[in-house]
Amino acid sequence: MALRLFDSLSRELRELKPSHPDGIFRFYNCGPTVYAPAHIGNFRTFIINDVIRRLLELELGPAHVRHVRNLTDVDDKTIKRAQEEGRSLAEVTRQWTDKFHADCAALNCLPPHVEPAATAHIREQIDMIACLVEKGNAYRAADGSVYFKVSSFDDYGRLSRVKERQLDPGTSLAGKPQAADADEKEDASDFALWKAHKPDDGENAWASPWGRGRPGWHIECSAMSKKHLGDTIDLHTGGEDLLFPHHENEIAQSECCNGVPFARHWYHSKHLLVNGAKMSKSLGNLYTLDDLVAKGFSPMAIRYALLMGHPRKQLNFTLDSLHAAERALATLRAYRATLPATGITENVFAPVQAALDDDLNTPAALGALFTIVNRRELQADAGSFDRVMTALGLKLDAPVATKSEIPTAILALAEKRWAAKLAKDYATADALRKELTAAGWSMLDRKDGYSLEPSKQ
RNA sequence: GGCGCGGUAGCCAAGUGGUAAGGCCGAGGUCUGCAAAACCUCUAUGCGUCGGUUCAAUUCCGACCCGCGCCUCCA
Repeated sequence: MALRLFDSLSRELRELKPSHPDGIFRFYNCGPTVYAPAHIGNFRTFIINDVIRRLLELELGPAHVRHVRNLTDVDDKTIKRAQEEGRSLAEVTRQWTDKFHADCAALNCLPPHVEPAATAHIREQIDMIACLVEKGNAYRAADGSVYFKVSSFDDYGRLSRVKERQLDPGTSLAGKPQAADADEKEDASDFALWKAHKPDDGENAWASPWGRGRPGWHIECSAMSKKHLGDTIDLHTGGEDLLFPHHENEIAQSECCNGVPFARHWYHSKHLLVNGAKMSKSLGNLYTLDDLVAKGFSPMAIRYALLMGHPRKQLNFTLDSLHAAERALATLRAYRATLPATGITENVFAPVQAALDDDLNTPAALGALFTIVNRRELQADAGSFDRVMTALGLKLDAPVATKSEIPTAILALAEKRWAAKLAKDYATADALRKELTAAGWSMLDRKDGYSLEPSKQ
C-alpha cells in the first residue's frame, strides 16, 4: 500500500513515489533554528515528519529513503543569543543542537541521514547566489547585500497564492515597520540572499564576491538540498508557517538557478495550540520537552499526544490530553504482553496501516488500533503489533524511576511500609502509604517487592 | 482587508448522503489486605445556529454566529 499525502501545491492527495532512476526517495524536511530549546509545537512537526519517514521506509525499504533535515545555525536569533551571552556562535549553536538531538532521541525520532548546517555550507550558498546574480535573478545593493528580484520569476507565489493576497492599510500589518534594509531593495517583496555585515553581527561574517556578510535564511535550504539530494527532490516539508515566504522563496531560488522543478511534492503540517491558543511565553502555555518531563510525563506520552490529532488540522494540546496519552500507552503495554510472539498470518492491524497511508491520518490510525485491541477475539501476534507501533514510532518500555533518583528519606519510608505490610501491620502500612503520597510518591506493591514512582501532577 | 482552517459527548478527537470510530474522565463490576494495575459492562435520539436540496444530512448548498492560523526571516 502506498502512502498518499496532501500536496500543498496542487492541493490534492497524491501518492509519494521516488522519481529518480535509482529508486531512492529524496525527502527534505526544514529543521530547527538552534538558539534555544525546541518547544512541543516544533516537535509536533518533527514527529509528523518522522512518521512520514518511517512509512516511506516501510514501503520502499530503508535503503531507498534519503532524509535530509537542516540546522539553521546562523540567523538573527542565533547571532543575537551568542552576542547576549558573550559566547561564540558555534558554542551556542552546538549547545542547542545537542539538546535538540537529545530531545529527538527521547521522542524516538529517527535521525535524518544527513543533517547539514548552514555555516558548513557557506561555499554552496555563495555559489548559488552567484548563479542567480549571473542569470539576472538577483542584484547587489549599495550596502553589499544581495537580493532576489521577485519580479524576475513569473511563477513566484504559486505555492502560497501570494498574488491573490492583498495588504490593506488599516489592518494589523499596516503598523508594522518594514525591515531595516527595505531602503536597499528595489522592491518590497524582494528578499535577501546575502546580508552585508553589520556591527550587530560581531565576528559572524564570511567573505563573498559582494563583500563580507552572511547568507540570508532561505538560501540555505536551496543550496543544501541541491548538494545532498540534487536539483529535484521528491518531498519537501515543514510547518505551515514556512509555506510563505520561506518555501515560496526556496522555489524561486532553486528553480531560477537550476532550471528544473524544485520539489515534486510539498507537505505542511498545522501548528499546535495549547489550551486553545497559540503558544506564547506571555500566555504561559509554551512547553519544552523538559517542562513536561518535570511534570512527570514520559516523552513517549508526549509523542502519543502529538499524534492524537490530524497533522493537517490544528491540534489543541492540553495536560489532560497528555494524561490520556499516558493511560492509552499503558493499555497498549498491557495488551502487548498478552500477545504470542509470532504465528498469526493474517495482519489484523491492516486498518491501522491503511489509515496512516491515507494522508497520514494518525488519529484514525490510533482509533483503529484500539478497536482491534478491544476485540480480543481477533488473533494477533507481537510481530505484527510491533510493526505498526514502529510505524508510529511508539515505544512501550515501561517508564520507571531508577533507584538513584529516589530520595533516601522516601526509600526509608517505603522500606518501613514494606516491612509493616509483611508483618501484616496494615494500620502502620496504610499510614506510611499516606506519608509517601503526601511526599509526592506512589508505592506500587507487587508479589515479591515494590516500586516507587513520582506521582503525576 | 486578503488567503485558509475549524466548531462532533466533561476533555482530546476520527468519520460518513442512510442514521455517530477511538482515547481520557466518570459510573458499576471482577480481582487484590489497602492503593495501583489488569480485565468486563455502561456513558452523544446527537454532530455551532437558522434555512434549503433530498425518500434520507452531522455529512451537500446558502446565510449567520463563534474560535484559530498565515499575510516577508515563528515548526
